[in-house]
Amino acid sequence: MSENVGRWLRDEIENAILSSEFVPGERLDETVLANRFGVSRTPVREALMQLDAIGLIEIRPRRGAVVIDPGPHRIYEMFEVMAELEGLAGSLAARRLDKTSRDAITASHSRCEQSAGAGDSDAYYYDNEEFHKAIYAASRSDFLQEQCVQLHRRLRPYRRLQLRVRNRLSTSFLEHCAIVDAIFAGNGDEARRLLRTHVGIQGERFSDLVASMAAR
Amino acid sequence: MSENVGRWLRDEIENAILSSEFVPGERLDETVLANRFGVSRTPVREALMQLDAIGLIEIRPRRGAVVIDPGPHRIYEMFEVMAELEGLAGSLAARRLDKTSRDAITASHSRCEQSAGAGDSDAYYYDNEEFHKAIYAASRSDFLQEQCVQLHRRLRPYRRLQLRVRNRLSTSFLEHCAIVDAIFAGNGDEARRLLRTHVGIQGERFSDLVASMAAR
DNA sequence: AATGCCATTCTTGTATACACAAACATTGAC
DNA sequence: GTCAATGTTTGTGTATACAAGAATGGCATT
Repeated sequence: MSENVGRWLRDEIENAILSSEFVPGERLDETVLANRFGVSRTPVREALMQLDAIGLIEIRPRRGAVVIDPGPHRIYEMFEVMAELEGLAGSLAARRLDKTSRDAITASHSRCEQSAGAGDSDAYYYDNEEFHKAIYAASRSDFLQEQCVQLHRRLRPYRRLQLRVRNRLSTSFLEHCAIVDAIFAGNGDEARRLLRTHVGIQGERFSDLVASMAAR
Repeated sequence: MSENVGRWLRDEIENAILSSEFVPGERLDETVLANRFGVSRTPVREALMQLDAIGLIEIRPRRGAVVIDPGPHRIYEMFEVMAELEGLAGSLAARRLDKTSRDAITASHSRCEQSAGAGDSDAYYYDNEEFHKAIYAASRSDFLQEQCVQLHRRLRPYRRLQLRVRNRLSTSFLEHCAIVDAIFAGNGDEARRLLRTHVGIQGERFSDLVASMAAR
């Protein structure tokens, strides 16, 4: 538990939303949450305000707080921005690569290879996250890294859905290989291009996403 | 005044920070702010929590809230990300341009021409903002637009400093012309490239920034 | 004279209480 | 029978009070 009840609650509720325990559109009642976490209403309100400021929930006066439902179109837009930011991270990483970052990328990349080879989509989901985070870190831009991590978190539930799609595991890993090659070769433009298409959701992948969202 | 005191205060304090009334490093005392705005401490805390969640201030447990001092390096990183996002907005705008957006861009562009011609850097500062917002809107991506506006707001004070630099007004306007041409020609890649260099701060412009920050 | 410890004060953090607004239901009138 | 108005209940919004922790200053001791 964090040093501060409000902040702890914020993280707790944020995780509950990102892990789909609280689904989009769901009403978040202050007293219910207060009872559930064994605190008074005040820190709950503080946490909700912060989540509202971040954009995860919406507090409408006298209507209560509800989890924001982004909808397929907005999800697409978010992936579009994510692709752009990851592309930038990749191109910076290619230029600024040092040994530490290189080792981190190599390590997470080979973990991806293992879980992809085993067809373990849950393990790959986790290793993939580490791989991308290693690239953010390699960009050597703290701000960019923070932005990427934040967006990555918000897109997490949908990314998980995507991995369920047939053959996506091996395709994803092959793309990783090319990305690693480009970064290690110092080819920033190529790394950017590859990451943009790797992260973005074009054509059929968008309909896969919509379909899996609807199936939920 | 907004429908909600906490939210109103958040905007109020945010503006005070972005207009450099509260400078980086400054301590924000809850009771002082409460007295100043004629409200109790509770809504002030709510506002501060939200600003903390956004990343404008930092609340350290039992140490109070201070305005975050980004420092030159982080400012540079923020401009770097901004350049990337604006590039994306420009490339999408070039692809998706419709009459409404085209008119909005043309209108704000000619206002820039007037204020640049008159050498009125304060007017240009405002018109320039509208010009860039018109491009965000033309991207037809709500999420991208929101991200751009938010970052634009946070970088506002530094952008203002930059415009003071000699000849920057006319240079900036010439760049705008090329950007408009590329977007209207439907040349997304060119619009992206031009916006990236227009917004980013390379070489001497970075030292200009650092110098003007130090002079403050 | 310097350093360490204790106490006091200030500030944040949490909870409770009170007030206001909105929505829904019930009753009365047309 | 239907519509409107009023009252009650529920839930949000704000403020105040109380508690806990951290920092600073002073005093005492070495």
